[in-house]
Amino acid sequence: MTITMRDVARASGVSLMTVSNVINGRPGAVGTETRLRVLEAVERLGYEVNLTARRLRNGLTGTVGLIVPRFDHPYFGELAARLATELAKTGRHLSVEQSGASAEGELAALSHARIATYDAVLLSVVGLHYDDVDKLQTSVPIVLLGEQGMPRRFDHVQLDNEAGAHLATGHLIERGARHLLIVGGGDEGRQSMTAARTRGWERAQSDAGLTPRPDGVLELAELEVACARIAVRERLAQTPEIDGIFAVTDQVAFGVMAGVHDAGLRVPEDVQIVGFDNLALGEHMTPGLTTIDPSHDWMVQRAAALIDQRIAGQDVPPQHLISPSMLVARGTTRE
Amino acid sequence: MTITMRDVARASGVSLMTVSNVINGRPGAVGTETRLRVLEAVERLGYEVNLTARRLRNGLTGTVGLIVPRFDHPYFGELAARLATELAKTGRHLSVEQSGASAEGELAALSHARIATYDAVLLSVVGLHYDDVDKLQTSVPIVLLGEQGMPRRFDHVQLDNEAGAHLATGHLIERGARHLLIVGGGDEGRQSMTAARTRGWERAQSDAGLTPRPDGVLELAELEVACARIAVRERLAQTPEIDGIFAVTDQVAFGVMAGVHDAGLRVPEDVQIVGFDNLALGEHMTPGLTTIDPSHDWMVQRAAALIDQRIAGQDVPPQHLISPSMLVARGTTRE
DNA sequence: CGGACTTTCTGCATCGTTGTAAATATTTCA
DNA sequence: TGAAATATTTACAACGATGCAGAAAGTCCG
Repeated sequence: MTITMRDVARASGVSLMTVSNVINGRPGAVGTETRLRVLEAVERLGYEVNLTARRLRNGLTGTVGLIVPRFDHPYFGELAARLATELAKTGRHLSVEQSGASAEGELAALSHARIATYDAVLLSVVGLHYDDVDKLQTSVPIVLLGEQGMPRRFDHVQLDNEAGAHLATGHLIERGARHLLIVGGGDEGRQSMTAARTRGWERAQSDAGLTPRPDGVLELAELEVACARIAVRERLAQTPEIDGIFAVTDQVAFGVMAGVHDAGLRVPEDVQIVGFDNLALGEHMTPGLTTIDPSHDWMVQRAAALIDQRIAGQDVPPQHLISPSMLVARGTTRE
Repeated sequence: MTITMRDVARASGVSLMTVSNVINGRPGAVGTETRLRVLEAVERLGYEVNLTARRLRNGLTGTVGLIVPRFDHPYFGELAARLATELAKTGRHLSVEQSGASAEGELAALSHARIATYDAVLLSVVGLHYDDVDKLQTSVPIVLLGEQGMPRRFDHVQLDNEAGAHLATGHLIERGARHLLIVGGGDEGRQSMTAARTRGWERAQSDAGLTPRPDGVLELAELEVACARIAVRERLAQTPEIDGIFAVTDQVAFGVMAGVHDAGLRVPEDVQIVGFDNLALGEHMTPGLTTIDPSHDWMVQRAAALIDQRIAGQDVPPQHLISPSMLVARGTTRE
């Protein structure tokens, strides 16, 4: 049915291995005339190499896997797009899978079997548990992305959560906010992104001589727009003096903006808001979302470089890289 | 290095085939005692099946590919998430790839070689050209998704663009809009989603006894938030009498909302807006985005069912399914 | 003219898994 | 008890591509 190398070999009257040599452009292994004859047959029969067979034989397919918690968060979409572009520069291809939200096996995508399908795997660890990741034992290189504490034996590219949160909160204070909320904060698991950002939020207030409100941490069941919206609406009804909100992610910030509006308050006149991630859409909200930009391009470039190194087989100790972050001031905070 | 079936066989003192029989749970092919012995060895050695080898051997991996134009559009993220959930019901796994926006070969993801990696492929055809898709010649089942005219020999699940646009535009008129714009419209390629939605927009006006403005079609270089925002801002400066805008997608509608705001006008008092797609975020914009809901779940279920049929080898003529759409009225249109 | 090279090409074994058919062990029943 | 039937287990050959060692064929030089 499908055309194999054998068909091409037969059609051009050479051996299997010669076809392989032509296809892979091995230098000086096949005469010019033969090469042309083979290429003609390839063209004529419409032969294309079987990546599955190739991988079984020599272990590489040129495909890198990216495993994200869920497909439908803009953050991961943007991450995937950037990574795909960066990896394309070295001729690699990106394939994205989802780890969570699947019916039965939450971690099916993390199984050794699935990972072994790729030349390397980028694992977005948001929401994954340390132990789940620690179990991973594979010969395929794995690079971790994201803001959780994770086993040190993996390469890991992340950002400075505490510093970013400090920056965000400091900005709110500088622009006059005095009654601060962190939405999506909490401290379960000192290692979590949430806890680190909460620490930054607290420290920024101490540094400015403010005492964080005891009820300042608004925990969310999920870091989701709808959750955040409802929680903020209800909270503002109880404590209307709130005038500055740090949302732990932009996605949450979108919900916060809606919630503030629901409560009949204005942004930024009554309540100022800062998010975290610099999602593309934030710029086009009304008003534009002030946020923390975690140097996405930097992170993506580092991650891709690590991938290249590991695939090339370089045996250096695990790298742990931390990206610089900076503030992008827009309309949800005052001038 | 890696543990193979052979290792398990040796460790439990049985043949290779017996291990295979145990792993695949072939009924009545292996004695209880032996089964337990093998399973023990599997557990102890941490054996996991090599999907690459399995695929080479019997052609199936349980993985379905979804090819989207780009990763960073929320529409595709939501689509992927829904599909993943639906496919999980039959034990299949979804892997997402990007067709466009890659450096060299725009269509690398569409190559036979890559497609042959999956049990079946869902191809989101937005932005793809008829001819590119028509070239596809493969034994892997392909199901098309999306709103373009495409070769009839493929299964295709789409929605009624013209009817949806008619519904959206009719709603604007019913709520009092008289000077209508379609943002992202156009008529290049009668087959395109854009052209179909533009027809619906025109027809709804004729049906209501209105004459579409000759300058009513605002074409965009890309169906992007930023493009739409700038175009709308400039257009409203020229023709401030515009009081109703149909945005061809929600993504465009987000840009329209920002553009209207930039122009110093209010939504919905001065300008009413309707989008198309019912993206999750639309509900949480301020005001909430009125939009057309294309019955995503219906589409996803049909697509998954088609996949199942085709993988099972059912040889029925290509199916062409059209999803019903309905209006979701929210804050960007008046009461 | 013959050995030492080079160039070009080939056969074989292999990656890890599974279908087939046949071999061996076990049970059943006359 | 022995033949027939059933239950387990096995060897072998694929799937398609490629690394390796080496075979032909051609080239060079003393």
